[in-house]
Amino acid sequence: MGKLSDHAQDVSMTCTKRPSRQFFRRDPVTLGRALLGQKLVRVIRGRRLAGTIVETEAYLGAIDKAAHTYGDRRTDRNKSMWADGGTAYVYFTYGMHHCINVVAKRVEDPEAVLIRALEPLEGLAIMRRNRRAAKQDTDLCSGPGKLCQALAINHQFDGSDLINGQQLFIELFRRRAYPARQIAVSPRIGIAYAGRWAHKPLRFFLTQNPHVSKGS
DNA sequence: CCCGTGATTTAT
DNA sequence: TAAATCACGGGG
Repeated sequence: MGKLSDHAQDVSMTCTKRPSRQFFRRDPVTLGRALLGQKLVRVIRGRRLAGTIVETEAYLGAIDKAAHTYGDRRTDRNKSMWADGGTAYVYFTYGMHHCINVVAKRVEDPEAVLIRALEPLEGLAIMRRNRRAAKQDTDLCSGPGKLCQALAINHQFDGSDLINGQQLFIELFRRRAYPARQIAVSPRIGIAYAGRWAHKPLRFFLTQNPHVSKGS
């Protein structure tokens, strides 16, 4: 009998169901907390690559200076942010990295949650092959660009549905959200340009989880 | 600390 | 059309 996962002290707490649309149609702060402990799953040639979400950030739409949707700027890159809750917004940045967001709220409400880190659970051998630079398993998915490289997530998934997707989707792994006392909160990473928005407590992560990014 | 790398955005 | 920027990661 192996050691029990940090995310599931008890198997009766776990499940493998697709979330409902309503799960995603919440504000990005609530969704950012609710996504912690849930699974992001990528299927490649019948093999599952998956990890539990351990770090997220909320982006608050047109008013949020750190968001790509600040000032309601709607462009070809960010248009999936206006889709329904549960849609993926995948973008390419710094000439080499992809990042994935989970759209929150409803159609025409451009709010989202950035997935910043996973604890790898399934398909680690393939993740290690996808992430040659990783020296240890805590380097596989401990950052938004790293996890997209590990799971081979790219622009083809921009605008895709994370509820009914076949190659990329979210599975409810925890039946209940983590209690607030197990979630640490901090300012978001990499948005120093955003004035007062740079200081807001919109980053959420599992306390003491070694797979969280080293950003802070 | 610095730099790669290229799409996107902003300035001229 | 040109320049600057970037929700990052890797290597000193």
